[in-house]
Amino acid sequence: MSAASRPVVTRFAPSPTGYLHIGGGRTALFNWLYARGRGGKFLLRIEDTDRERSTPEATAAILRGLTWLGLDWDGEVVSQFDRKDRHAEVAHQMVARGTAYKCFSTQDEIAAVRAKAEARGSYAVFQSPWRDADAATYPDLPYVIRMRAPRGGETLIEDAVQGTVRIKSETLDDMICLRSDATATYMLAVVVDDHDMDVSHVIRGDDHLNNAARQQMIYNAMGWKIPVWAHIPLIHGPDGKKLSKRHGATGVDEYQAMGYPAAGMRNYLTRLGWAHGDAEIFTTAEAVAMFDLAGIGRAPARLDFKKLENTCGHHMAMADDAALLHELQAFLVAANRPDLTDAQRDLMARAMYCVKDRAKTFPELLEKAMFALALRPVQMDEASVKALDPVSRGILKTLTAQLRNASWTKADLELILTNAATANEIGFGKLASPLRAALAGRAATPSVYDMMLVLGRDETIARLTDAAG
RNA sequence: GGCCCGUUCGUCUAUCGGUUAGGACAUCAGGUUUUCAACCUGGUAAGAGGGGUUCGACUCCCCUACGGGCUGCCA
Repeated sequence: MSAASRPVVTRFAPSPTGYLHIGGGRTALFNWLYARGRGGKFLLRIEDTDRERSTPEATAAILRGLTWLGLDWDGEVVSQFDRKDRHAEVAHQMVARGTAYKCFSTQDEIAAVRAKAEARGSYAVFQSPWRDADAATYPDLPYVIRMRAPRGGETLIEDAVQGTVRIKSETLDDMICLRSDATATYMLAVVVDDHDMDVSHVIRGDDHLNNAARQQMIYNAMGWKIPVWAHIPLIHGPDGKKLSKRHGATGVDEYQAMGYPAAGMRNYLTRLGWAHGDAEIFTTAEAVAMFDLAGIGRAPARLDFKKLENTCGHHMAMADDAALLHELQAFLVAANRPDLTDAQRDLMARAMYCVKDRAKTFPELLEKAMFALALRPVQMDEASVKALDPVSRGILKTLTAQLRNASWTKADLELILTNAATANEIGFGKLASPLRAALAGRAATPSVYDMMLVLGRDETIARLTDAAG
């Protein structure tokens, strides 16, 4: 059975040293899409072997980020640190097999060799004097376990994204697998864990492409099946440089706080560096069905906020009203903003139909809904009052008077309000600007027709009256 | 320094030797519209540079330039 025909198991393996980076989020998304589209499993492993930098808070932040993105994982979250005994066991098995050896060189000795090489302008890899030493000569000192890397030939990486990559063996050093404190290095730990977790496809950033050659040495040393490699390009900032803090938001939590809907975020991230013909806007179910490794590009992609917004706008409009309201409230919590009152939530639910297709983010959704959420009496500052030119003011008064005095039914009003010609006759055409100023500051308002539907006749009249002053 | 990866409109990309090089975002110009938004129509806009291979290269090979990565008892 070839590696490719094994049951699909993917994993996301972040180190808990901060928050969930947007690039990590995309890597997780690709792994998730691939597994979910093939009835496979998507596992989560926290690479917390670096005790200095790993924190439980960071792990929690990562889980939160994944959850927000809607990426659910199978089984328990694996802690790499908890598996340290197993890592050490494998290291010693390799020594027993002769594919690894104990090295007693101290860090100072290694640094000295490197310094000397650098002085000569050379960067030769460190070659341990213990590689071929007789075990009888071993001193009673701390040691590390190093890989016995092949000294000739080349290692082939068959990568689903990058193609076949050939790496000459002499550029691979006898990397350390087990540190002198008996803990595993990253190289050993990933391989042991991926093997033990039956990971069939390793989809990760292409900063690991070279590492794959080193890791393959371990698979071979243990006689383990090599997974399908898929090294995806990293995400870059708008200027083409590696995405970093100076580009603005790098954590997925920041995107949530900015109010991008998760579905839009997922869609955008899926399309960033991956394509399936001309497919642009799709649901998560569609993405799961379409996603494949072959569609992943080989060049790093730049983050484009305009397209992100556009994509989010589509998803906002597509969303179910109730679900959107629910997500809006989650956003308010995430952004540390006050929650809606019961009355506002009710108003929001009713206004959703006409505001959701005008907004790209949750703050914008709120802004578009100001006509419904604003408290009465509508507050008008001096500037807004001045902004009301005499003509608009007159129209507003006439309009409210008509609404108040007429014995029209709701249906009559709707008919009038939706008829552009009629609306013009009674001055609706000129209302937008003053309404906007009065009801929602700088934000746009919906039509008076929408106000009628959402607020009802009496409330609409009341608000217009407020605005008329 | 060594090794590895990459390079199509401003951006994300399609193309898998033969296309007027297509789509989306952005942008520009019209249109529709009672405002914002949305929507409709149309336009501008691309194969980094140089060598090969081939009847024919964006597509295959080499070189250069540029960008990125690895080269740790970090992950």
